[in-house]
Amino acid sequence: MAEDRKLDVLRAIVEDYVVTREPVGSRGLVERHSLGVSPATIRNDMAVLEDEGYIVQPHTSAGRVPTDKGYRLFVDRLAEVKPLSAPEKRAIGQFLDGAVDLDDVVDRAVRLLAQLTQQVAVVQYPSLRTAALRHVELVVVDEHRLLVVIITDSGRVEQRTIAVDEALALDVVAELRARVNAATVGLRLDQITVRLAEMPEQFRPEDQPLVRAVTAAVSETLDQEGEERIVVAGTANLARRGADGAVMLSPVLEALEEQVVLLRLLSEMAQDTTDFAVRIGHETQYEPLAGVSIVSSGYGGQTAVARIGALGPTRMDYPATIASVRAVARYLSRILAG
Amino acid sequence: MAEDRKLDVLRAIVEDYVVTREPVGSRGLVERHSLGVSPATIRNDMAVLEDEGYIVQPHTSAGRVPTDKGYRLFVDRLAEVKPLSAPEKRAIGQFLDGAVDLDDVVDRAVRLLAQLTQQVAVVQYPSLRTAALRHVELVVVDEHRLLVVIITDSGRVEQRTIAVDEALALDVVAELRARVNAATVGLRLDQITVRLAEMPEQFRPEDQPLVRAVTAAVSETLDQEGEERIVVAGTANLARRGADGAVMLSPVLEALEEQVVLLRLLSEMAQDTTDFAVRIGHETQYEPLAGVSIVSSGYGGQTAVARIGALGPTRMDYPATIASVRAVARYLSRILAG
DNA sequence: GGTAGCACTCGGACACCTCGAGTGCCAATC
DNA sequence: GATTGGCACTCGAGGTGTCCGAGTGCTACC
Repeated sequence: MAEDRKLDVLRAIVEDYVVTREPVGSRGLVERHSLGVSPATIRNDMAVLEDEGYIVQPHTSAGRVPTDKGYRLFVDRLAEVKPLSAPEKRAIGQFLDGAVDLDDVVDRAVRLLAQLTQQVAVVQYPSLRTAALRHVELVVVDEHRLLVVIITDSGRVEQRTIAVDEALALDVVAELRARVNAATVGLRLDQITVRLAEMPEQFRPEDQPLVRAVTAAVSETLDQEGEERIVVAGTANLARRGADGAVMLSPVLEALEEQVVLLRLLSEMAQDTTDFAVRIGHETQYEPLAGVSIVSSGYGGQTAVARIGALGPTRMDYPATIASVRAVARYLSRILAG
Repeated sequence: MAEDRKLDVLRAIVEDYVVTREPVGSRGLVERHSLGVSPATIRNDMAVLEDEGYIVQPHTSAGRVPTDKGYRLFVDRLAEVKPLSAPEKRAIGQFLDGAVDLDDVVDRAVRLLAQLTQQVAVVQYPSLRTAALRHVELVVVDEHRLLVVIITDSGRVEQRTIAVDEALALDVVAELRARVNAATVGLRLDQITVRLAEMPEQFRPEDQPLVRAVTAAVSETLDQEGEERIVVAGTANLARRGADGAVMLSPVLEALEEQVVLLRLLSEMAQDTTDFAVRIGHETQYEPLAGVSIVSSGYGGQTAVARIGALGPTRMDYPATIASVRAVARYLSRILAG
């Protein structure tokens, strides 16, 4: 048995099934692909592939459908990434260049990816943990409220209002602002909490409650926002795929709102050393996502501070999706660096 | 013919249909409601209601189903708003009180409403137009980039990075910061653009490009962000409603991503003078939303700067939905005022 | 190892039937 | 005049039987 041909057959099955969404049989296969052998031979190969767990029959005497394992082999060894066309690349660049700030870039990127792949796009915000602090601003809102604004060198801005019992003294606030900035600017965010903890002692006892409130607010904000956030676009694409609705979409929609699940998944995928990662069906380790696959890629510099990805039915066009995800991630990195 | 009874019949039909999701017939109606007449009488009444366009038969010899017009009459004249239970009210208060800033309040409110109503919740961000400016902060990011942070008295913070050709001089930036704040703080945002336009002349010619860039950025940000934004939660609830899927949900999901449509709709609903507004099916004037209704209520002070609402199939439980929407809107107003 | 032929299986489509829910109408009754 | 009971009629849902085609697995053969 020609081992090579067996893989060719698997590739042909995946490619056909992705297009037709119907179980593919031996005759159709030889008609649409130049495999150079007869249907009967294909049938033997398919029997072997089924024994090995790469394909299954939905029912006796139907065609074959790839399993998660089959898709996995396909993306690992059989798929060739289709490069995007020049116009596509140009469109990506132009669309992302129009952005005005970090939020806008991320927002545009995720919409763009949803559009390109016709699937659900997800993007994880750049992590605060690895960013450095650029500036902390304290703004007196009224006598008893102080607004803390935290600006990182990745261009991200976080805010938090704190309430204090004592009336705010402008000179104390000014001193506090100066000291907080002196003590923390330029440090990585995860180093800052320690510095802030020592700060109250440097102030007069009567001002310490305020100082503690502010440093606590900064620390908490960093801790809390350090836990990443996700933005999703293109959920309508999930439902669009005709009435076939093979994928139960209510659980998937719930998973998309449950950011925790996706965050875990994306951070797991960050372990992969290659420049993109794929999780297929049950590989997500999360039952409601059994019917979907996720392709993601890191972006944001050498250390890849966050990920962007596309999510769709396991029967997706992997080569095209991978190409789009990688392309958008690269443009994103370039823009954030520039 | 007793006019009152006819309305009772309509109310009974709506109530039953909302629960069973099946066309309701004359016999079941008299069984489940104490109408005091026989099915034959009900049939006569139903024939009249059908002539008048309040109900229809999906096909001959099936029960009746309310039309949009029928639901409209129901909410206008027949529905009594069910007050929420005390524990429900308490839960709302507790959940919203935990919020740390404006974003967080809005985010929690919309999730809460989705949870309460088991429908899709939408919330419109408080408008910048009617807010007053609290503070503008300029932060030098590096030699050629300046970050502009705009803080309103509603607690909202907007940011924007601008790039300049000339290297930034710290003293010029400081002066600019002082002047911009002096000229604009306390004004309503829509009055600010005029003031900013006069500003460049007050600086030395060589600094004017920078000044212009900054004032332009502020103006643009206000203009752009003045166009409201919408946050959605609970999309999974759309799909959850069993496999009946009477509502085509792909178009609805698209409409939810097309914020423009919802923004228009919400601002139209703001015209209503009552403290909540309802749009039923085709009343939305937007074909893809033909199968859904929206209940919304203003929040954020006497002038009701924005709206929050719930969206679900036209066959929704209007009294319960209205109660939840109003309750959440009220708590939201209270918290934003406090 | 590859191929051809053949019997077998199964799901989908179609036609047909029955059953029950619900209506509309009419004559009888309050 | 409003209400009611009775009755014929309609229609969809669901079950059954049949047919057809697609696809397989097996075996004998090259």
